[in-house]
Formats: sequence, structure tokens, C-alpha cells
Amino acid sequence: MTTNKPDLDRSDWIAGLEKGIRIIEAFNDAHPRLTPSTAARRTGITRTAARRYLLTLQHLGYVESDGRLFWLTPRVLRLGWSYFDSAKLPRAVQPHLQRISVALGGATFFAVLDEDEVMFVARDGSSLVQNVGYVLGARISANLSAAGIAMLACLSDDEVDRWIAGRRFIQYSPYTTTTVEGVLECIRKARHLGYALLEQQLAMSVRGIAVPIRNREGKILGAISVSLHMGTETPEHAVARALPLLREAEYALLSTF
Amino acid sequence: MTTNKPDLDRSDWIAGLEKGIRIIEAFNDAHPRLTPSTAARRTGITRTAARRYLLTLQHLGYVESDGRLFWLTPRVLRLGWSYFDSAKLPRAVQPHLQRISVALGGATFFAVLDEDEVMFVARDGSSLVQNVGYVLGARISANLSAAGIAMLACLSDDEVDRWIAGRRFIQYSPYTTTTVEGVLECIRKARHLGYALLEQQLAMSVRGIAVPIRNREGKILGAISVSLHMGTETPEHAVARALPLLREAEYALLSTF
DNA sequence: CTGCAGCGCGCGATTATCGATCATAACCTC
DNA sequence: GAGGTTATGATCGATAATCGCGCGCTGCAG
Repeated sequence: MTTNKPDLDRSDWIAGLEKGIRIIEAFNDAHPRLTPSTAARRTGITRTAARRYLLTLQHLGYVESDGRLFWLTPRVLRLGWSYFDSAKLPRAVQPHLQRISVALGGATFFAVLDEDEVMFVARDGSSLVQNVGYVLGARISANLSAAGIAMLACLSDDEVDRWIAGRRFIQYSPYTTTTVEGVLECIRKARHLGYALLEQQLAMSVRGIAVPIRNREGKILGAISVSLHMGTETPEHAVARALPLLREAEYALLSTF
Repeated sequence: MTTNKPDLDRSDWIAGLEKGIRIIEAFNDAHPRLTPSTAARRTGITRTAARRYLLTLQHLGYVESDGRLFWLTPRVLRLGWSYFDSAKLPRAVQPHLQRISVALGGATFFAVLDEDEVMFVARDGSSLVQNVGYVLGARISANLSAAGIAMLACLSDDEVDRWIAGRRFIQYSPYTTTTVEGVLECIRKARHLGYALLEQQLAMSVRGIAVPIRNREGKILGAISVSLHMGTETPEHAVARALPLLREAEYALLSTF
């Protein structure tokens, strides 16, 4: 239960903190409201303990309850805000996103790898896909977004193999690549070109172009992507329009970090 | 230290969870990186304990460290995402924000009251103010945003008095209202009109118009606001343009919740 | 009517968390 | 460059905070 990470601490390990976080993360689309029992089942904590954690969160204002069900309040956004307020990176990226989305008429994103998924950290412009407005913190399988492919392309073969191991590719659109070889080919291509181009993986008629963002030591900090309507534009033309702007942001950030 | 909230629990109170959250929230713009000692001072936790919490967060991946300093990782956004993924409200609001920002050419926000500040929960469109892209979770004093005034206008006189008590109004622009009477007048006007109109409180040449969002029982869920460049447009004209769209969203949400 | 499942609550056991303390390292200040 | 000051990681008992079993209750469904 206490998933002591590889490099183990003796026991400066606050079990209560881990469990509390697990409780918060137990809420999602499919489980917007939890009873102590359900929360316990979803987190592997005992029912009595889960109830204690929920009550604590309630008194802290992070959770509300009608006495039976518990649900998250907007206050949990404070935690995410602590990151935005403290981290230089998203703040440095934002003006670039703004510039690119205005110039290209698409939605731009800054994403990072979180565990083996892509997580969206910053955004500008209106989303092309209906109802996808508040993607900050959202995570999807890395192969589904251009930003994810751009970052995977920066990993070594071993790391890619490890990423791909035991992964199942879900079909989101008729054009989603769902074979290991297909995804590998896509990564190889991105590695060769130095940018990623993805079409209709997640939604129809949407094309994504992304470049990885590194710091001076070469460490991957994330990726900037732009989503464009495909329309009648050729891939080559879209890349020709988008890539210079993405590269400009890439170089500007490279020299900053 | 253990701020047992008014209605006390016997002791289903997980101290570790509260402290861990306090540690996360100790990071901000002025303190992007913390040592165990600084974290301890900022949170009121002892140094040894603060170090334990930071190490725990590190092993959970929410914090990174170079051995001396600790800083938050984007992973904390997961927590905010739990709210977005689970709550119906921001998801229901988003399409309206999108529609309004496209129609009016401004940035739209959905905000709630968190303690006595305004917190931004959802957004659409590009910000008018430079470098303010990732406002989700950001909090400002309620009197500085139209959304805040719109919500304050829904409170009783007693509640407004309690909100205003001991509050100091900081000057952000030459036009910021910094007197108690000025802010009260602003609230009264919004209460009378049923919407809030604010100009140049936080930034020059920006005008905000907001309406409160209630549910069927009349409880305030939040407020929708739109930020517009003032330009040469009269306030009356801006209201005439914006208010119907805001009202439309208000009624749509009223019937949903 | 009668199971079943979920619920709050109390209690005793234990173990996880605390913080004083120390030696060392880093940091200023002069 | 040296001495004073402060921050740091590690250790270790004491203790109180957390645990989870078990009770009796409720509400729902068969």
C-alpha cells in the first residue's frame, strides 16, 4: 500500500499526506461524488480512514458534503495555482503561445510528460474541439498528441521501449494509430524531422504540430504544440506556416532556461 | 496551529494532510523555491517536520529538489484537474464562455468566491492583459474584478460588512477605488442593476462586465465576466452589447443547476 | 418481512509522527 | 582570510496521532 518509491526513505514518509492526495485524485468524471466507502474502494484505504480524510478535507474547504456524498470544491485549484505562481516555465511560455495562436488562428498548448502521459500545462486561444476548454492538468496518452510524440522522439530507444511496454492504444477517431509499429514509426519520423506532425488522432479534422522544448543542458522541459483545422490545407503548407513560429519560441526558451 | 474549524471534529482530523497542503501552498511567486527551513517558517511547521513533508512530496513526484532547494512540479496540476474532471459546473460554463468571447472579442471568465477573494475557475479567449494567461486558480481581492463585485452584490449587508471589515484596498492602477465608501457604492450600484460594471481597477483601458450565476434555490455558484478594451466605446454601449449574452448564459445555467 | 450494504461511532493497540539535540557544512561579516 | 552565525541532515526515544475492528443503526430491495 505504501508505495515506497525505488529509493526508499527510512521513514520520513508522511503516510497521511499520500493518502489525502490519493483521496483528492480519486474524484474524476466517472466518479464526481464519492461516499466514504467508494472513496475507500477506489484508493485502497480502509473505509474508516477514507472518511477521516474526507472530513479533514471538508473542514479545510477542499471538499463539500451533503452528509452522505462528498465532492471537490474549486478550492483545490489553489494547489495548481501554487505551481503556476511559483514556476517560471509556464509564465515564460505563455507569451509565445499567445503570439502563435494569434498568428496561426489555432489553439496552442504547452505540455509536459507526467509519468508516461502527456499533461497540458498552459494554453492559449479557443479550442478547436467543442467542450474542451479547461484542459490544464488534463492528461492523455502521449501518442495521441503532437506534443507527446515530440517529447517521445527525444527519448532514447530504451526509454521509448519502456514507455510502449504493455501500453494499449485506444481508438478515439477512425484515424487513430493503434498499432505499436505505427506509433513507433510516428516517433521515428518525428525524431528525424525534429518536430511532430499528427492528424486526426483524437478528433476529426484537427492537425497538431509540435516541437520539443529543451534547456541548455538538453533536458526536455516540455513541448509546444498548435492545433489547426485541416480544411483543404496540405500538411506541408501547415508545417511551413507553423514551424518557424514554433522554432522561434523554442530558441527563445532555450536561451532562457 | 491545528486550526480546528468552528464545528469541531472529535479527532478525525488528519494533521498530516493539512500540513502537507500548507506546504504545497507555501510556494508562490515570491518563494518559488524553498528550503526546509523557509518552508517551515512560512507554514508554522517545525523545520524537521517540513523537511519530512517535502521529502514525501518529492517521492510522490509533486516536488523536485537539488538536495537543498525544493520546487513544485507540474504534477500538482493533477489535483486541480481532479476538480475540473469531476465538477459539472465548469464544464457547463465553458461553451458559454467560448460563445461570449467570440461574439464580443474579449476574454471571458468564470469565477467563484473562495474565502473572501475571487478565484478564477474557467476562461476563454486571449487575455487583454499581457502575460496573464494561466489565471486558473488565481485569486484577487473581490473588489478588483467585475465578477467579484457581481457576487458581493448578492450578499446581505451583514455579509458585505463582514467582507469589508479590516480589508485594505491596494492601488493597482491610477483609477483603482481604494476607499470603503467607494467600494460599497460600487456594490450597491451592481445590486441595483443586477450586473457589475468595472473600469480600470486592475489594468488600464480594460473594462469588465459581469453577472452572477445562481442555481434554482438562489445560491450563488459564481459569476461570468467579460473583459473588453475600453477604446472609444461608451460604457452604455458596451453593456448593451455584452449584457444580453451574459444573461443568456445566466438563464441557461440557472435551469441546469 | 428480511437480508444486504452502507453508515457513524467508540475503543484499545501500535506505529507513525514528532521535535529536541548534535555534528557538520555553508554562509556572511568584518 | 578568519570567526561568528545560521542552516542542514541525521539520530532517537517519547507520545500522541492514526489505525481498523466491531458494534448497532438505517435505508433499500427482493
